[in-house]
Amino acid sequence: MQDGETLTEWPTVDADEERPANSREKGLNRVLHMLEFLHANQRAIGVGELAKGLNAPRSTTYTLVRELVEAGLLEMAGDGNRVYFGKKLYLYGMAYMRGNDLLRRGRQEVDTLSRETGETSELCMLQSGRYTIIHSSPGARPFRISSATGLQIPLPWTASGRLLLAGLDRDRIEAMITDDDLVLPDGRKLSLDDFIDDIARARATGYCVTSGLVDAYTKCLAAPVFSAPGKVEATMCLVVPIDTSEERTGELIALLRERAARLSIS
Amino acid sequence: MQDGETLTEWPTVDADEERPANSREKGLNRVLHMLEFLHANQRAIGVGELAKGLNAPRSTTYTLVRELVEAGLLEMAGDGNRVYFGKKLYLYGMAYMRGNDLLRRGRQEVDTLSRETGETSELCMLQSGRYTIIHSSPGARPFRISSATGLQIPLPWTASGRLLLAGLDRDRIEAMITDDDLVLPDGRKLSLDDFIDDIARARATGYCVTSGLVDAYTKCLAAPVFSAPGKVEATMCLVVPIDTSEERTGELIALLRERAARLSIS
DNA sequence: GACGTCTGTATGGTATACAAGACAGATACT
DNA sequence: AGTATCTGTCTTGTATACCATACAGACGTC
Repeated sequence: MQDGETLTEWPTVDADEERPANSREKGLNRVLHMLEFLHANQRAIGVGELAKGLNAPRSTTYTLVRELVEAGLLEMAGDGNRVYFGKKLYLYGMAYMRGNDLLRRGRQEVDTLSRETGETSELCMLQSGRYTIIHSSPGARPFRISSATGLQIPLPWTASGRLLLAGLDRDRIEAMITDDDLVLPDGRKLSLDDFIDDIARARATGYCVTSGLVDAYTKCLAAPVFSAPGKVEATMCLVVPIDTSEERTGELIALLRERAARLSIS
Repeated sequence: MQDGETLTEWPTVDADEERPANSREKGLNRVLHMLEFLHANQRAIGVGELAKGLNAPRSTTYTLVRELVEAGLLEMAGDGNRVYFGKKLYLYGMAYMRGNDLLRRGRQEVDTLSRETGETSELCMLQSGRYTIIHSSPGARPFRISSATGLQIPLPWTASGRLLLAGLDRDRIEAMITDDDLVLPDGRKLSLDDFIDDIARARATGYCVTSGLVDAYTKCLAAPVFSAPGKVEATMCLVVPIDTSEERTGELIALLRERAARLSIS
């Protein structure tokens, strides 16, 4: 989703997608796109705007929105014309959290870690092939890097991304990375080979540090959380100023690895 | 949902539901039922069992589940055959919370209140015509009343229920209450008139106390949170032992009302 | 007043998503 | 071995969900 997605032409999809012209679309798919759209925009959106944004017929959009509002998955927002996520989704989300040991404990560890260190700490996972911040706890620093939960970032931009792909073979990795993903925010382009080397190294050392990738002022320390031997289920990471001393960085990495290990095994 | 819901016969629906035999059902509706079913059961469920539980065709259920898993709304659970809520729902739920001042601040107030008083505290709202525990923070007592977030209870069983219906006229109230709702867990039956009187009284006094309704050992103190003058958007409540002294009860009510008032206005 | 752009609703035709059923494989019990 | 009950996949017909289109009302702006 991320980008505007015009739909008149399909740019680059998972591969085996077939789109017979702009034929009819299942209601369920429309709904899934609506949810993604709302998530991407992070605000209530009018029905008309929704239809336009998804390139969906207005009439269909109206009926689907009505059904979702009745079901409680969406709610009419303040001014009575826009919609956003509803209470039901909140309840389902809480149910997911309760049923998920790793997430529940991970959130606590992240909160604790950021309180203890004063740095921004995050719990990250792969979510449908993308790097996703599942929970983040801001540090005490004046410049807090605001990173909303659910934010998705190309895997090569992050230390966590390297760890999350450890254990996958080259083909799998290539399938998940597009060329765009390898272009950093400042315009530099990573080579795929370098990235894959990084992954192997991260896998071997059991942690990963990247400096100045997403922005020029921070470095990112990450450690893997295993759900089974060799299988990286999530990462914990710390975002610290790029000029953090070698010594303190080392201490933080040690702490991070210890906490991540605690979460492992499940 | 709540009960098993066999579906072969429709018991009591919103009224104007028309079910032309057991005709085809929209995929979206099937999905909505699936989510409700998972929420009611609070555990991962096999696809076959899901189909049976919803009285849905197996083939349809398989395809819908596959689509939802691909979309990330559901996830395959551990043993690889069962499904439960997925990360996407968690992310959407968090987005809902971020976008909802009342919920965000309400959660904090509830947590604070239960920490300060040692009693179980809850934030409650109407959710598609049902009383719903949106957030709860267990108290320090040995017998903690476990009440999962998302739990739905008939409105007449609770103090919050009386407040949530304040401001609605009699017709509206009657429409929301079924005869079953008036039967308490211990078998006693409330009269609708008494219940409506209670609502009026709660509205007038600005708080509500019920004793021994849901169970014989607790009483429930509730105070309204207003989103606009006269419009009750939510309630905060405390669940305390039924033999709590008059004096302490009074103090708690005062505290509760103060905190609920803080949340109001939005 | 005439025009444009929104909003929300109602309608009918048709592409297709749902349902039924058959299928093969796995597991279990007798 | 045989029977029973799971599982997941595939195919085929048809009821219907989607879509295009039209409509009425509420806003503006010129």
